[in-house]
Amino acid sequence: VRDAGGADGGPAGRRIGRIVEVEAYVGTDDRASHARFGRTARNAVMFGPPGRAYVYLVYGMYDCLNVVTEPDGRAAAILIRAVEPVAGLDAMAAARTAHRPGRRGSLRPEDPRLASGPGVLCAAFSIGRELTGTDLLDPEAPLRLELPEVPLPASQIGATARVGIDYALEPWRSLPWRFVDLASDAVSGSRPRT
DNA sequence: GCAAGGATATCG
DNA sequence: GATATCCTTGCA
Repeated sequence: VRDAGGADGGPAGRRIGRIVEVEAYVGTDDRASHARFGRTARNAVMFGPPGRAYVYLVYGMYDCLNVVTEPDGRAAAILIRAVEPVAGLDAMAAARTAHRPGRRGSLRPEDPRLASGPGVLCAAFSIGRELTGTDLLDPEAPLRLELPEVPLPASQIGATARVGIDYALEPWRSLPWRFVDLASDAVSGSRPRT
């Protein structure tokens, strides 16, 4: 859930999405995780208490949202890779259009892939690095997590290797730590075959 | 298939 | 201080 902030909060209106794709990054041993170098200025929040946001910049132009998971002192986070738009679709489309200055192309609010991908998801929800450290469980926070009324059945969840970590060593490179909602059209890239 | 783009970690 | 690399995307 993203409530538009103040002056720079982006488009007006509350934006809501259902998380349909995530990846786990656990511990300093995980050779694909930002925590593999130990605690640094960038990843410090990963070592703190759970439930906080960790937002970082990749490829010089896209922010990615993570949720810190393990208890204070252990470095871990869940990368949110895709959400299914639920509410505030117009604001999402507007935010995405505004986020890519040089480019053009139609972004229809009814596009199911409006927030499919870790980078475009942050663009659609106006999530930037300034939100790092936000307590996502605080009902007053501008960005927050809420539990679904009905949990996803385990049979509807697929697992694959994580994306974009070819640089990592085995076994981490192949660990099936990417989880997707097999029934959702909003999953980024290709869905695992079932 | 590949360029755009800037911060980050590492090395000199 | 310099440089290789990066948890991506959208267009050629």
